[in-house]
Amino acid sequence: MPELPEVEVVRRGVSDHAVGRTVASVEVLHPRAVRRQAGGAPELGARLAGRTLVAARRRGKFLWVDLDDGTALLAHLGMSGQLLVQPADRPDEKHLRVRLRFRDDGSELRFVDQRTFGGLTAVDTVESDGERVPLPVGHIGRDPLDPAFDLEAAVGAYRRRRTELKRALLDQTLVSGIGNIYADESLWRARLHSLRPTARLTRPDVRNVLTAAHEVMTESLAQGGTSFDALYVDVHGDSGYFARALAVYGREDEPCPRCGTAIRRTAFMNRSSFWCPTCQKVPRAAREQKGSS
DNA sequence: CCATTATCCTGTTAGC
DNA sequence: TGCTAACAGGATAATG
Repeated sequence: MPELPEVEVVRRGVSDHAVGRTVASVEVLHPRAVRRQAGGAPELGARLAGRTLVAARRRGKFLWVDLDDGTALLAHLGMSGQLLVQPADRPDEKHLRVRLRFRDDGSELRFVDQRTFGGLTAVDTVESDGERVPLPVGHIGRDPLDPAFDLEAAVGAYRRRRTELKRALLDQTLVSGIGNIYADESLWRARLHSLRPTARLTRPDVRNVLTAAHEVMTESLAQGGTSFDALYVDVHGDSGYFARALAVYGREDEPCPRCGTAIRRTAFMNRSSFWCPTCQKVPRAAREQKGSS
């Protein structure tokens, strides 16, 4: 699925091939792909027609294009979304949801999404942390790759929370861009267990896990750039580059790259956590809970 | 207000 | 072989 590095690759593709062009028309092939748009597909089309794309931007996994009237076209790829720049005569993809045609009559911008967890919305912008961003992005924290990311502020926010560390890592309002895969990889690198209470972590602990998140995303981005064409993001390319880079995610029963102990998999919030039982000690409270239930 | 859970979706895979 | 069930998971509305 698209993680932050893929979204960044897509952003660059949109920047290179769609920015500067003016929208002629919008065709919605699946209503669910128009996300939380008052007025639905007709409103999306009305807001985009005649607008020129000014800049492609990103915060966490949210991707948007600034428009020439101060509004924005917001996109989220969800689980399976793709934004493709395609020749107009290329046959429609099986899961094509939205098509943008441009006045220059060249290539089209296509939103393709198998599971329709993602979508597009035309929205107003709002001031957030000294920057104008789409309204739905206003409450989202900066991601670790953002030049304006404030590590010490994030450390403080984590320690003020009353929750478990992995829940905090997945909370996009604190720090954005970290999904299930990066959370597990970051926890393993920092040698911290997902169930550690955030309020009892030391500042260095939180610094370490967030620094690890920055590292693993930077490394993935470097590899993502080699595996994905800016024009065509192939879903089958996902396993290709992630499989080698990941230490614990999806590696149940395989040896920990650091100590050789078999990686474990446990249920977590309707999904999975992968971790090393030697490197990442289970906190006492969680251990007792497990024993008593 | 804050933290947690249910919900959306469909192609692939595992199991019987 | 064919069917069913589990699984993948980000964001948010709803609930506690």
